[in-house]
Amino acid sequence: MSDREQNSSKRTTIYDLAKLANTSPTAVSSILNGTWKKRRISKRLAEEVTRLAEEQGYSTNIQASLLRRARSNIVGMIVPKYDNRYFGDMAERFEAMARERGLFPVVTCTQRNPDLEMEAAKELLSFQAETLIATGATDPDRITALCKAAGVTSINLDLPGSAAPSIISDNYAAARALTEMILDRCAADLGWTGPLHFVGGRMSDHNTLERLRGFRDAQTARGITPVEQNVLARGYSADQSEAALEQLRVTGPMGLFVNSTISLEGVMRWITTHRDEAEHPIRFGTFDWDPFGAFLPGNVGMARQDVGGMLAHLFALIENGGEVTAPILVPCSLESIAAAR
Amino acid sequence: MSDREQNSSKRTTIYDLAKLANTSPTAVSSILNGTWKKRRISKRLAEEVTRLAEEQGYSTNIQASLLRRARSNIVGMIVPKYDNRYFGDMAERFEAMARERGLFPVVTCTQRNPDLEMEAAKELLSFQAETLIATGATDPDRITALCKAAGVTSINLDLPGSAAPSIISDNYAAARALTEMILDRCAADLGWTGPLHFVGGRMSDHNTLERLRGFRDAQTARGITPVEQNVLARGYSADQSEAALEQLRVTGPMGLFVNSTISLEGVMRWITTHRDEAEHPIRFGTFDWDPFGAFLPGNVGMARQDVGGMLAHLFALIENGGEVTAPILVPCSLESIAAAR
DNA sequence: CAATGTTGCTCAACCGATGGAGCATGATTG
DNA sequence: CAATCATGCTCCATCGGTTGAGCAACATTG
Repeated sequence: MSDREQNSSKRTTIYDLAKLANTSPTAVSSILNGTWKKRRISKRLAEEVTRLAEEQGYSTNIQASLLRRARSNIVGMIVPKYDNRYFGDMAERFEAMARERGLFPVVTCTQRNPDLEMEAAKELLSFQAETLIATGATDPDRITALCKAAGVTSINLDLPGSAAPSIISDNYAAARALTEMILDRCAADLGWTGPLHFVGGRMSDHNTLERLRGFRDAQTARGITPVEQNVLARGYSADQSEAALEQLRVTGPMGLFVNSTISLEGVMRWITTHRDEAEHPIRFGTFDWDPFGAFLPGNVGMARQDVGGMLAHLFALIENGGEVTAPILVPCSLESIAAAR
Repeated sequence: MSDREQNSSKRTTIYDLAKLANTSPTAVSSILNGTWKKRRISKRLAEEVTRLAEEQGYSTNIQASLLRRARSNIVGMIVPKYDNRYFGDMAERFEAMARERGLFPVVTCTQRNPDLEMEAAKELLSFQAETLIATGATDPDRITALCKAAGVTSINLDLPGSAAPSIISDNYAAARALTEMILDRCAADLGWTGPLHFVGGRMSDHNTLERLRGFRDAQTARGITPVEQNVLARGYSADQSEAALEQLRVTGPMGLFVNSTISLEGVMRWITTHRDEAEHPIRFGTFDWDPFGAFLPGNVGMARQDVGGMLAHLFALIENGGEVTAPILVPCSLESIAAAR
């Protein structure tokens, strides 16, 4: 008795179905993958096989199928984290949009860990991904090199690289607008004119640098001289932002540019434990959006990155290809938060 | 000239490497997959081939590899959403823990859409997943049936099913404790004793029912008679919670059990637009945790589900197998939020 | 120095699905 | 009624790795 005949733990294959339907594996295959009309298989047989497949709980062995097929339609994406709305939306909507287009999304999370980033990229290449999206990658160019060697297209998202097309937020413009908003509200609510503080992010990170540029230019444009010591960019984690703020001794009013919702967690912890609003009032704005941001006392606005817009550009690139040029800049929207009553 | 010789877009295979190293594909394969010592391949050749593979940017074709191998080591997981910390952490830590164990995580997001749920499950079966984790699934038993037919183990997470082992939070106990906390704070802060309101979730959902049971019992135990009209469980979305609250005409103090951070978004919108804290003060507690929850005025506590604990149980089940018994209940932690100053 | 063991490989079958080529059978046409 | 066509299939090679079996060449042992 062959292995195939015992209906044990082994998964059903087209050979099993062929035997059951008294036909050939080829017929079964073409029926189940939709090419049966082209192959002039009768409707009768097609229905019979479909019924049997259902009944037996058959599912195609993608491994076998992809091995044989020319195209995999797999688009891989690496994402640093799922702990904020920005990357969460990115992953979720990427999956949805890929499916809509008949592509096969495979997303994996790399924990902001450069080694894991590379490993995950290799993994996705092993899966025969045809395109690899590196989202917020620490070293996008290394990933691009990997992909190039395998003949795979890669695209950078959120953080730019020099070796593949990049789609990023217009960090400068949004940071400048957000800074203006913070200044306005400091003036209106507190009668205070800066200079502001900046917290969160990394100086090695393109986005942080661009946001800082906007942060500085907005102040300079109003005749305020930005203070270098006011920039606390020692990482994205909440703990580091909190620690950096704790070392400050700011008395009097304060205006703060918070560079990410992750840093905002640290900011909020610091505010609630170390500041007395009546004595040392604070106003801040956040680069990035969170649904609870609007309800945090002191938050005057959020720069919301346009995930949908970025993904639209992304899929245009996937479908039509694209040159390695300057990064595509996607504008952010600025959400203003009314003063608390 | 064969296709294999032209170094064009085609990916490098073990056959290419074998030709370059003047050896056999078998040797190359065993060197690259680590079985070369067992196969008594010389260190010299192993190093040479490894070097070549690196140089050529070789990556294993997982499809081919898995097709032949007996085991895939793939563990699939479906997750409804990435728009809250609970599921985000779940996905992220699942990936990390799976990797630690030499397994291959593939996570996909189903948008709380029952059809997509089934499709995604089929997809993961096609990928030869050996285990499928259905997280927060609408119809876990249908997924289990699918898996059974394919001879694949399935495990329910977050929401229980009757056909596969389930790991869920101890919703009853946590809801009861949270309700007590809300009652305590209503009494302490407002000098008011209930009965409380409940918002968010679905009456068809096991977790909501268990939480409601805890909600009711906690009140009854204090001699408060729960009011059925106070239960507003018409879905998990923020909009629906907001709309349900808008239809209320509650004057005077109010105590609210918020069933999920998603519903909390709606609650916060309603509070900020429709309530005047001085006139109609409100205290609420949230089932589920969000980093910004602690800073929302009126929030007295959060029941935080123990993602790490649930996943520990999950991997124990994956590794040792498990019977279909009553769901494993994982206790939640209760985070108390001090009164605003 | 024949028997046995060790080292370092190669060969060929196989995993499951796919697609081009091909082959009966019956219907249609000149 | 032979030639042609349409219908409804089947056969077989193939994708790229993996694995058990096997085979030279050399070393060791009784």
